[in-house]
Amino acid sequence: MPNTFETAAEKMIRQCGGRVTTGRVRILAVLLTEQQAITHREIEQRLLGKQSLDRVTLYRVLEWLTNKQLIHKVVSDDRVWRFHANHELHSHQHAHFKCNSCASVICLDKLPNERDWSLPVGYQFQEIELTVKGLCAKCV
Amino acid sequence: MPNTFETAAEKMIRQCGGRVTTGRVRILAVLLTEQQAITHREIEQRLLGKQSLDRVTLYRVLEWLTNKQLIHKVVSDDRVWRFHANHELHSHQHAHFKCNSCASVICLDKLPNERDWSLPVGYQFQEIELTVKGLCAKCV
DNA sequence: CTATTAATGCAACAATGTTGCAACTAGTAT
DNA sequence: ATACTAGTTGCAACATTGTTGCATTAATAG
Repeated sequence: MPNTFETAAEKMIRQCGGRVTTGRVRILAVLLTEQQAITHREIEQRLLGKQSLDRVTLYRVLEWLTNKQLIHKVVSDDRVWRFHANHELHSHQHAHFKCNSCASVICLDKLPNERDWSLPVGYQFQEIELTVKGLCAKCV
Repeated sequence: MPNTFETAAEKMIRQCGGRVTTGRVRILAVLLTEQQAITHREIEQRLLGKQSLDRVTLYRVLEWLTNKQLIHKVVSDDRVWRFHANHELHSHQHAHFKCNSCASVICLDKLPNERDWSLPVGYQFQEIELTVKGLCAKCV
C-alpha cells in the first residue's frame, strides 16, 4: 500500500506551505517508506521504474525537504549524505549508527549529555553529531 | 625551529618500518606542527613554497600515515577529510569539535560512554565518531 | 482559464578523491 | 662506491558527489 506514504507525504508538504509537486511527493514517500537513512543514489534507484527525475532536481528537493525539516541528513565516513524522514519519534537532535560491513545507517534515540565532552574555555556549544559504528544485526 | 618537527617525523616514520621519503617527512612534519586537524588542501598550501609535491602523492602519503596510525582522519559535515597527527596525549578514540563559523577542527579528549547511546539488540559496537559543533573561542 | 512565480531539466562546472602505469629512488646487497 | 629491487612518486585520466545558470514547464491564486 505505497499510496499511504504518498498521501502522507503530500499532506506533510502541503502543511509546510510548499507547492505539491510529483517529485517532492515521490521522494518524501520513498524516505517515509525507509526504516534507515539512505543516500541520494539509493533514492534515485528506488525511483527508477517510474517516470524519470533529474539528478539535480533530486538534490534540490532533498535540500528543500531538509530546510523544511521534513527530513534530516547525516554525513558519515564515506563522505556521502544520507537522508531520513523525520518521524515524530525522533527528537531533532539524535545519534546515528552505521554498519561497518553493509554501510546501512539507522537513527538512535539517545544522545550523550554535555558533561561527557566538555569544551575548552571560551568555546560555545551548538549541536552534536554522533555516529556509532559497528556491525548491524544482519552482519554480525 | 621547524627542523625539530622534521626530525621527529623522520623518527616516527622509521620506527614504523617504512621508507623515509622527503614527502612523508614533510607532510608528517606539517601535521605535527598543527594544533588542529587540517584538510588535504590546507596541507598542500603549507607545502607550496618548498619543492612541489603531487596531489596524488599527498593523498597516498596521508593514507599510508593513517594506516600506520601516525595520524588520524576526521570527516565532518562539509564532506572533507581532515587530518591530525597522533600526539601521545590523544587516545586512539576521541571526539572532535568543529567551529560552525571558521570550520576549524580540534580534538577533544573525552568520549561519552556506552550507556548514553545503547544500540538495538543484535548490534555490535566497534567505534564511535563524535563531532561537537558550535563556535570556537575566536568566533564567539 | 490565465497569469504569476516556483520548480524543473539540461548542460556545464567544481571539488574531492581514485586508478593505472611508467619513471624514479631509498634501502640493501655486492 | 655501484648496482639491484621493491616501494614511491608523478602524470594523466577517470570517478563520484554535489552545485550553478538559465531557459522551459507546471502548480497555485485570482
